[in-house]
Amino acid sequence: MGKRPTSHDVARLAGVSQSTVSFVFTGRAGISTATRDKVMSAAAELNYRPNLAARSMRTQRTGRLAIVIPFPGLSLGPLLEGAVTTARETGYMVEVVNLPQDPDEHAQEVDAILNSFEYEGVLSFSPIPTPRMSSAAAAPAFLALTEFDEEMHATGAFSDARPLVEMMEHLVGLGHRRFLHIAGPADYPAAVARRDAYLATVDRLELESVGVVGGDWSGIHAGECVGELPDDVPPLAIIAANDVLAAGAIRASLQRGWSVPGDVSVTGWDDVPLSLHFLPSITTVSQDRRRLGAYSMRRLIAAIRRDEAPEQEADLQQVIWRESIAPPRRPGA
Amino acid sequence: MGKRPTSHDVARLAGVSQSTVSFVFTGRAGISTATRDKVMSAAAELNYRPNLAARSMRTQRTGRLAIVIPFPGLSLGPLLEGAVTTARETGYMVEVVNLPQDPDEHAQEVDAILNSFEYEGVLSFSPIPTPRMSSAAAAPAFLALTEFDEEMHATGAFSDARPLVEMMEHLVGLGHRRFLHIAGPADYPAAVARRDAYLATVDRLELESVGVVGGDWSGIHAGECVGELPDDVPPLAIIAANDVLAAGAIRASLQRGWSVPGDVSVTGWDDVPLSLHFLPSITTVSQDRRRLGAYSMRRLIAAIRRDEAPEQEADLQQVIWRESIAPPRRPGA
DNA sequence: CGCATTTTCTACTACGTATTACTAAGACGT
DNA sequence: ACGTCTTAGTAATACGTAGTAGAAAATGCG
Repeated sequence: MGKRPTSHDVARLAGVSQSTVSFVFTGRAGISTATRDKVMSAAAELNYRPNLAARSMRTQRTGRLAIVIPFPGLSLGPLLEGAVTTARETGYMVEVVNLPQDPDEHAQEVDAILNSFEYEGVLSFSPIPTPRMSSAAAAPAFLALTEFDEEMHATGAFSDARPLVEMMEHLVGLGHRRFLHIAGPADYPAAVARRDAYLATVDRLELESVGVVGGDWSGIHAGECVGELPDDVPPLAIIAANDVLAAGAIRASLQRGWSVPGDVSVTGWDDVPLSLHFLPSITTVSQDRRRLGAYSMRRLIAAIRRDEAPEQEADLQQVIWRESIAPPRRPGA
Repeated sequence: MGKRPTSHDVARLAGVSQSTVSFVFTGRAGISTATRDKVMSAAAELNYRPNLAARSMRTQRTGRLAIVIPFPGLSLGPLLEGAVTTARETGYMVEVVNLPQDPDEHAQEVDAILNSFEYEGVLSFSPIPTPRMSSAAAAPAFLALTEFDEEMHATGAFSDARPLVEMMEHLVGLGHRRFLHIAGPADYPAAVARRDAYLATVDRLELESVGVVGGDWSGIHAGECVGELPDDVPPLAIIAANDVLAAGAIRASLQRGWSVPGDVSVTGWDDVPLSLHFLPSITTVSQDRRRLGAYSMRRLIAAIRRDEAPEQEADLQQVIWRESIAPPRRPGA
């Protein structure tokens, strides 16, 4: 196991000084093409890569970001892909950190990460709210999808509930007047945003709300809520906070003998793979998570560099119209 | 923005030498309790953390691992959680790397990572096969779920298709003799393992195989395959390589007027959240991805340290019996 | 008490890089 | 030819840690 080559080794082989090698690798001007080529081929021959630890010590920068998982119930893959690819392109490495569920431990760990001096920025996909920025001495940039949510609320990104309004208006256009919302947990900003949008729309369009039920991400519970409705409820439009809740609601409706979408229309959120194959297939909201991840990362990096925030991404969300909605069946028709 | 404290600062405040601080933080024996306390409280006061870049330069170790994503179609969250938590507990940091889909670029990037000297080990959740271990000079440990698959085949881990055999035997016990397999892509070791197990079981129990169809992860395509079956096929048991394929098959069966599970029994794989709420709910295989991630990581770390491989995890997979299977309906009964 | 042994702490150095200050060598105008 | 300006390269240094070799202090023992 031979020793790892250093810039000195490369310099010796290329017949130049170590400084010159360093200049070549950092791309400083004032190096002749001939010298650059000599250095590069010597580096290639030795399989040289700059030692990032040494570089980091010298530059006083780590070039490293952290991403906090999990966002339970969220498909992590595309989000990570987008974020990691963007970071790499910008020259950052991304570390993944997993935090405890318990809020106290969670806050404590976040604090430790922010104060570890290891990261220039932290991107949190966790729904747990922003930590107190304690010893804010040299605190890294911090961006949580949670805040992100709040900020983006009105402008079209992550938890923007506009598609929900779009779906409700469409249902009203079909003739629906009576709605039910199956909400997600109150500590998820996205769930809250959807609930608020539901209530606001009921109010604005003077609809009848049968209720706001649920409060977790359990499809079983969603089904139970539907099971407890009076027999004479339909026609009804159920706005579920995600596809799992929608699926539970559809199943419970069918089991009660209500037809979907005949008696009951249902909408979900997330466009999980199975929602297309449900019978009826579920009308839902698709999010471009890859682009969302990339955008979040661009935003974080801009914050680190004190650049202005990148331009807003449009069309990150889109309603996917499927079989689970239809005009309400007139009673007795 | 004050400067980051160093071990020298701590030493000065504690009234000891820098070496002593270093000894305290690396846990070397031969430090009196009184001194240790002095150092620790000085460190706490200054909010000191060892500079990992400097440590890394000194120790010639990075303490850093890489995880290669994606494993498309796989729920990444729990897998990552398990792996990252385990690595952290063992003192490693985990970096996430996203690689191009194109096989050539992919191989090239993997090569770059293995030769970057940045990682002591690399864990790949990507289905793309092991790269050529090119300049194997000081190559880090490398563990791909792909190889993992092959090795574990007979012993119960990731792609072990034993649950598939269990489901088939159960269906035979219910009276089924006629089977269909909807396979996944041939470049997924797990998909291949399931197909092989299907064929072997058909052979061993002298069953009738209507065919092996599919070849991707598309539920639409799975449905089309079911749609092309002759009218007189049922009773039939469909073994799908995952839940999406199973869902497509169930939907297509229902649309043909075949009852599920009356005329057609269907099994899936993965236990995705919606499979429980399907009507009928889908009999499937649940994997403990969190434990699998943790186990993979333990294995990687053992390889790095040249320890013996950790003990085999049992019960990483479990059949979840649901409504989508039943005894075959006697024709005309 | 005096010597040997153990315990506890310190001085010093190397790790590999980026960068500052500097030098040598051409290029140029007069 | 002379000084000036530009270009291309070099020497030297500091970053913060872990660990080696050794000094000093404490302890044990006859």
